[in-house]
Amino acid sequence: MKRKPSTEATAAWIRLMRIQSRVLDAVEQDLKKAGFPPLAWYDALLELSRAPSGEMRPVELEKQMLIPQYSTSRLIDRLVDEGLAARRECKIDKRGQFVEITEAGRELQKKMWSAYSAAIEKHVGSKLSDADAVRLCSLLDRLGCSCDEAQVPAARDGAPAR
Amino acid sequence: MKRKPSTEATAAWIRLMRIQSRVLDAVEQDLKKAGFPPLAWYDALLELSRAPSGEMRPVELEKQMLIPQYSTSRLIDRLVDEGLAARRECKIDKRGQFVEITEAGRELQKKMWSAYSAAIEKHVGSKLSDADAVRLCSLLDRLGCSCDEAQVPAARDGAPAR
DNA sequence: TCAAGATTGATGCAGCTGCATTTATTAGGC
DNA sequence: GCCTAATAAATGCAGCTGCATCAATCTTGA
Repeated sequence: MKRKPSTEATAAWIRLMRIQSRVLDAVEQDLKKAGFPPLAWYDALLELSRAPSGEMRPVELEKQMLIPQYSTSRLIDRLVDEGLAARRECKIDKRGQFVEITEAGRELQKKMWSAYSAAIEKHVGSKLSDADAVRLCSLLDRLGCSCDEAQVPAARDGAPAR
Repeated sequence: MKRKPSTEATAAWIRLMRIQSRVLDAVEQDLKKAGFPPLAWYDALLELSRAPSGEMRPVELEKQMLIPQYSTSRLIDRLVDEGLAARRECKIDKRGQFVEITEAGRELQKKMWSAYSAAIEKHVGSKLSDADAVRLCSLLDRLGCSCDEAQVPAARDGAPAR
């Protein structure tokens, strides 16, 4: 047997997979129970609401959210279907478009943040001191792909996931 | 604004979501490139191979892997389709059945462990000292649902994920 | 100017997940 | 024994993901 990773590293891997999925599930469940759409929607609305003009190119959104192109395309479809965003023509590049958040979108983002932040507090904040949270961050950061440096932005009034 | 979770807790939440998904992606990609099926298959094969008689009830598997019933049912379908496992009648309870790992299943599990362990080492082990891995474990463990105590088993010659 | 290549976004298809329901069987209470 | 509850497993449906590909447009370099 090869025995490449230490048992410590393997244990850390298992924990990382399990705990993340538990915590994510718990948070998503809380949101769902409160009648809200999935977290991905929140992330998109947050990005859009942060854009100075309230609109972005799908390509931008894709880079911010670190999700593939087709995924962005369909997420926008759903947001548009629900009246949370609107597609606008892009006059300078006819291949492209702009996506603009609507008033309803802004409102939903704010409402979701109440439930979302409560869930973060319940499932993470309340279980860890601030100092431990910082320690956890720095340990996790070391696992980040050294190659890919799309750095984690500081959380302002809303927090993106993934 | 409510400002319930501290910025530290929020940052930890974001890291946990992002880093886990990066690391999982990286490991899954390595396996896929080596021509192997998804990690869930490995987990199931590992559980089955650990069963003393090489067979388990689907319900058992479900509890071990912490995945829902229907998910187990379909995973077994796929394993059976590929000749990695076989369904056996359960004589003492005609509602149920046994699932038995085949020789091919055992071989695949072993081969996958080579690639899988190498991936863990590459994406986790090499980035963290053993001491830090232990620290990471204990911080993550604190986030585990206090309610649900299906404890993480010690990693033996193979490591389960999720 | 125009052809080759890159970029933007959409979409058909397959696989997986969750939810709800269905079927078959067993266990318990009376 | 018999009727109701609980349990084991499968499945139809909808939604989401990844992959590959497509169509439209833009950029470039000869």
